[in-house]
Amino acid sequence: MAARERVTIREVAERAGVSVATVSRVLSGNYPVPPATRTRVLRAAKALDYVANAHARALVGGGRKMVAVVLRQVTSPFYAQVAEGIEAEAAAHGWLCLVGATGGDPQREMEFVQLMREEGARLVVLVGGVVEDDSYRERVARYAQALDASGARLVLCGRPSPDPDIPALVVEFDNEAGALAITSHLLSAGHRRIAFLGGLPGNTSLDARVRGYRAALAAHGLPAGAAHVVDCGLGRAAGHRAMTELLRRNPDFTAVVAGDDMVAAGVLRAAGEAGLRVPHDLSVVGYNDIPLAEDFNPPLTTVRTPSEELGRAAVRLALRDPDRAAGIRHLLGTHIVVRDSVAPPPAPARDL
Amino acid sequence: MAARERVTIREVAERAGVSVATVSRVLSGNYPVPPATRTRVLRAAKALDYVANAHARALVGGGRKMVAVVLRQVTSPFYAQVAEGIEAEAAAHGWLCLVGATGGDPQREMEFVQLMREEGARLVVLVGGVVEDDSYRERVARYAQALDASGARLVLCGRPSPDPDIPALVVEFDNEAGALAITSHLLSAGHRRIAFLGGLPGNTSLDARVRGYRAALAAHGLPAGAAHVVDCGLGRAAGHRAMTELLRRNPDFTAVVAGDDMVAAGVLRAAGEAGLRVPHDLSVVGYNDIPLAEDFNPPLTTVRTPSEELGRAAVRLALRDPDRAAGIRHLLGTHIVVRDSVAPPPAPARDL
DNA sequence: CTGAAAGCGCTAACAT
DNA sequence: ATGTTAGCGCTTTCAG
Repeated sequence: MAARERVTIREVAERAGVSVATVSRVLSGNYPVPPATRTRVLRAAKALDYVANAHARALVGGGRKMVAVVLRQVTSPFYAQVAEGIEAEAAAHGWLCLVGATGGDPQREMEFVQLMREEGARLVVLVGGVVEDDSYRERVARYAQALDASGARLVLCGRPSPDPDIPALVVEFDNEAGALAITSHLLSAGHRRIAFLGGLPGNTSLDARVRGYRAALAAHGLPAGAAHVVDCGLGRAAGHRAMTELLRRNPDFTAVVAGDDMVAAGVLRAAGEAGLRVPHDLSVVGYNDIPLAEDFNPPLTTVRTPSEELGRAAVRLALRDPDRAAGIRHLLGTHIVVRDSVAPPPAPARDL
Repeated sequence: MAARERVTIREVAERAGVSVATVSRVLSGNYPVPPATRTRVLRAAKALDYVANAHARALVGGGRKMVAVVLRQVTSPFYAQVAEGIEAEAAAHGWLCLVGATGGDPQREMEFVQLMREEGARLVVLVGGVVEDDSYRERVARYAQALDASGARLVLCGRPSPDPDIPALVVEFDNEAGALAITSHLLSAGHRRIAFLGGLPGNTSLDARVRGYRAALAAHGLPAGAAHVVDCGLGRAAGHRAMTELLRRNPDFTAVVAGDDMVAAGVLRAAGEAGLRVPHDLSVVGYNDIPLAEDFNPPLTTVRTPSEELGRAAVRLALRDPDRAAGIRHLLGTHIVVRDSVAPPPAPARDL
């Protein structure tokens, strides 16, 4: 039908035969009102199907409890889990949660943050690793400062702060340790020719994983030249393409560390297409332990990152003590989960 | 540090040496202002890092362009894809998108819809199938009527309207046709003893799939008794449990139709644990074609439901002609995608 | 115990 | 071309 006007507090007041002040008082419930009037007001409100105007409320009340989540895309299982954690924790505290997807475009990210400032979000959570260039550093510094100026908090979730002095809360995984552990797992199985697929130079999460990978190699006494990093970026398609390519020009690897589980999915597929059996002919490990990782063929050995907890921790810490949350850095541990995608290399390692 | 006050339009006006009206005019850009003043105002706004207060704007401007999405959980690949479609289409129209997860709890759903009314969402999209009981019917009728009363639209995305007269736009898949097609695919391969895992009596989407499954059986001349539906609900764990159980007490099925791909994942796993090779010993099909379905072991033959398009269509149709959108029903087609999880049954079907 | 009235920050007439 | 002003719907002193 035609957009009838919304019922206002005044109409409720009229119907109940009281003033708007009284209605406001019973609805807010923060002021003693005699049961008789109370009931009358409540009945009138229900009869009219009155809903308060959140904007008017926010205007006078100084903003409302809202956390804004900014991520690359909702369909990535990892991001979705983080978002779910944020949402759950926010809901548990009675906060509203606004989710925005940027598709990885800094421009859209900026617009969204701006929008959130307009909306009066009191918590803005930026999720996921990013390419940390000068533009990024400047952007985040500006967000943090702007948000801070209006009493809001910036939370960096799974990405580092470009500068420890910036008023932002950082909640991260120890990516370097995770990659080190999973690479060591491969080394312990006897592998020596191990490739890393899914680098993305400048991306903080991936750079850390590459560092962990190199560190593991070094710790096992391998020369720096033993490392082979393919910077194909993330995603199933990228992993598939890169693996196909790698197999064509450099087939003598016995194991690959994928930048994340989606890359691993692509790698597994490419290996299968090339007639390689995993783990018999080739070992593959992933990163993140997404819900379907155990349904891969074969079930994937990977690094479990408590993604939902990452989200929960982000808002829990930010809400716990808003004023002290600025500048602190919280690191979440990870551990590897062993399934069936790793076996000793086909030929015994020569240097054992 | 301490929550300084937000910069208001008045401060910008003062700094620029003009009135608030002038500032409002240049910022809204809907009124001619001489370049000189314009520049002065813009400069002042930038210097002060001014951001408009969306609440004040909404209050006077009569709400803002916002679509609210209500779904069970973000981590379900199917829901995530629908949400992504909604988000993308909304963004393309310059609308904001608020996502809320209910965890399947009608109570939370109701609260969220209420919240969205307060926030002034002009479009509320309810995503995903539901158990359609009396309580549901009444709830939806109330949502639709309440939303309609305040000039907002209700969109049912992937769930039916309990009553065609309700002012809601419905965008759905033809679940019956999809299930019929995939079951027929199994029948054509020679299967006769086919189980359906993942029924959820009352759930509209699943009920439709079960109907399609039965219809296919009937169309191939099988008696009604040939149907075997296990009402285990959705999810990987449910599928795994139900399949394990089925295998134990009734192992003579040669194929299973899973309620969705996640159930199929569980079925595949249970089959593997029981030493069955898919598709050699058992054929399995899924529903939805989630992104990782082709990475299952083996790659899953399933029904492709254009989930993202479902979301896009929902907001596109609702936005196209808001007043005519009420009461219309839009059906999206599906098609099966053949991969490697189906083969002829191990022993030749006796009745061929 | 309850009502009147003063804004919250902004836009849109209406003046000048 | 720009300023003045009256609200938008609500909460919250401040009176009565």
